[in-house]
Amino acid sequence: MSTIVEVARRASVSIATVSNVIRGTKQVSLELQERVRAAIRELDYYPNAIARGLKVKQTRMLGMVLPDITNPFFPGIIRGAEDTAFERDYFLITANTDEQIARERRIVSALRSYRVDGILLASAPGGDPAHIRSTIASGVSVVFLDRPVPAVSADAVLLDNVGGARECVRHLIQCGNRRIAIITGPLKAQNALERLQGYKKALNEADIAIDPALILEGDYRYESGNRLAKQVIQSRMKATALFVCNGVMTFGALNAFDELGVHCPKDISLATFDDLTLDHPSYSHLTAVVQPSYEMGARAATILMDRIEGSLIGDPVIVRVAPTLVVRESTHSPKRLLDHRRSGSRKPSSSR
Amino acid sequence: MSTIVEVARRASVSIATVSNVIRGTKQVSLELQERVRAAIRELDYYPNAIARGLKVKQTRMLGMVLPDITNPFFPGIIRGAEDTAFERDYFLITANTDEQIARERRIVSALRSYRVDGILLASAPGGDPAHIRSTIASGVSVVFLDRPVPAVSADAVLLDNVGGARECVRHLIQCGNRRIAIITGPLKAQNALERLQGYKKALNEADIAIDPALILEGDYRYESGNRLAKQVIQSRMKATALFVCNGVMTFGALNAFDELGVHCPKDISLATFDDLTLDHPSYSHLTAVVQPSYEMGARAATILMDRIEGSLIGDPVIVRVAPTLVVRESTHSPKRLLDHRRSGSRKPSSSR
DNA sequence: ACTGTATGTTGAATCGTTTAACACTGCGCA
DNA sequence: TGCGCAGTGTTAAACGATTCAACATACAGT
Repeated sequence: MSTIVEVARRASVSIATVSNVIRGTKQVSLELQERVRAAIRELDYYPNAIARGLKVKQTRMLGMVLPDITNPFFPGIIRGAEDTAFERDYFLITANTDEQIARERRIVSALRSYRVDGILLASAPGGDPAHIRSTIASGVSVVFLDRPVPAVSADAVLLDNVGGARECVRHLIQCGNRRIAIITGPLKAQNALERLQGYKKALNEADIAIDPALILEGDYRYESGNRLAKQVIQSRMKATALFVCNGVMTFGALNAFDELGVHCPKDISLATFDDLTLDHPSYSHLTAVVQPSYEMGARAATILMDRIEGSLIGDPVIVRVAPTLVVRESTHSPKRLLDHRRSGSRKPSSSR
Repeated sequence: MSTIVEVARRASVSIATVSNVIRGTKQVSLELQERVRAAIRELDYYPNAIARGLKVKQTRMLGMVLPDITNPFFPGIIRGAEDTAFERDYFLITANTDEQIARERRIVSALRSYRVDGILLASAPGGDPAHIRSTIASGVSVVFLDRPVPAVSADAVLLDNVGGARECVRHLIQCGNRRIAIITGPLKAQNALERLQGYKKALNEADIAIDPALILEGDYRYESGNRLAKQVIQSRMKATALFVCNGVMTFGALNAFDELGVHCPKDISLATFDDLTLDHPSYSHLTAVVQPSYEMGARAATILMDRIEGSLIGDPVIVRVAPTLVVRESTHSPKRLLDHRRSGSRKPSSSR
């Protein structure tokens, strides 16, 4: 692996000149430019970004810290961030926390050692955010992704959970449903709360009284979706529609229907807040609130890089990205169901 | 952001001593150790890994280059690699090529500038691999992931496509099928070829003649799966089973069945080489060859780090990881279907 | 008292860049 | 003739760590 010194020697110029032709920082005569380029080619020289980083105190590396890349919600986010970063010549170091605050701390420490220019962070909830505060205090920009961190002020790109849920429930109402059950996430989670809020808002706006019996608290996991969906059916609470607050629970609910011989949408309408099938919404027949994960990643990265480069200054920016409601067969009301076969073909929309 | 000099000053020791207590490279008296640690704490000091990297010529960063993290096959791989790397104190820089060789080249260049210690590479097929060769020649270890690169010799972790397809088709045969259609990938792709090979092998072993009419070449995309599945049904080639060589095409096939009113497995058995539903195999009722992506990533990372650290030397290692056949309802033969309802519940298996 | 050895600590060179400060060469012009 | 200036180049000092040779100290053995 050759160095700038060897290139300089081979081209018979000073290392400053080599640096200048590489970075275009100063005028260099065409002749020397040619000699330098030739030397670079012949030596297969790649400038040492590490040495450069040491000198100029920026690495053009961004940390991307999230719970679990295996959760289908995140790859889109990463892709959005990475593409945006790549365009501006930044790279991403990604790391998974598995929602463990201890691991998150270790990762953030490492990223600080690596002197990343900034960090995109979907933080594990509930822990002491001291590590985040000290990171910010040390001058490393941080943008929160998907999850705000209480009592820490920084830029953030979040989902409009209230709006998404509200729109979805409004759709259910428009389809003629008045008794709409909801399976929420764990209500100590911020976004679960917001989704429930959206549900209530939609009902209020339609002057439908809120029946607490229709509100079932799940935990975002399969089993709770399965169990609570059965409850919805068997307790005969006369719900004509069910709104499930994430994808995994929806799978549980679907299987519950299956086991009980309940058919959707014939017997009951179903809509889901979609965490899971995001990549292939088209393969599903479910009406869903889909999260614009690519866009979220892209926006967050843009904000972060703008902060780093100083083109964005001042108070923290909080962006709420709106999800889109994708209406599909699962919420066709029984009467409309008569011509249901005609819309049965489900081709994938082009996904970017 | 403080430096080792400031820490040394505050603890009234030399920078060498600070370095020694941080890295444990030399004995330091307990008293000085204490003073140094206190100073580190008070200054919120994080050793500069960039400066260190410059000096010791290793960064403990690994490049991870793959086509598209959004393809559900890859997150598992990344996770496997990252976890393994993290345990040994390495970090991953991930980047997507979108199968574009030009982008791959740009990424590899950047990684070389960053002086990553090694690269995990799922290379875009078909391009001139000169950039890979020169990378290896420069002393950066490369491990191929999922895809070998022709005419370049390096460690590789690949899937046993032949074995996977063979086992799956053998299963179909055991279920009583003798006319088994196959929708392959584009036969210029290595893995598509291998899967076809496995198909043929299984038929041969069962003394079933290979009928070219049953072999349909797709391109791994939705549309081809849809079109060719229709062909299988409509041309009345009397196939009793269909083996589709990746997940996306399988979705196409499923919708084709749907449109034509064909029921699986009552009318035809279906098995798939699973690229797509890997994350939630349990949500599907399809018999599938599932790829152990986590393991592939982990193995590849281990090999790479072993190479870097010199504990693995000698000729390239080629690991073929065996996929597992997961038998589900879609290949139950009609007679066995009679008691099908009993196995209808599909709960997710714990995914790691 | 002297030598030898073990233990602890430090000074200074080094890694590969960037960049400010300076040097040189011509040239136009008063 | 002498001056300023524009255009090109080079020198050398950082950047923040690691590491080795050298030094200091204490103590044991003779």
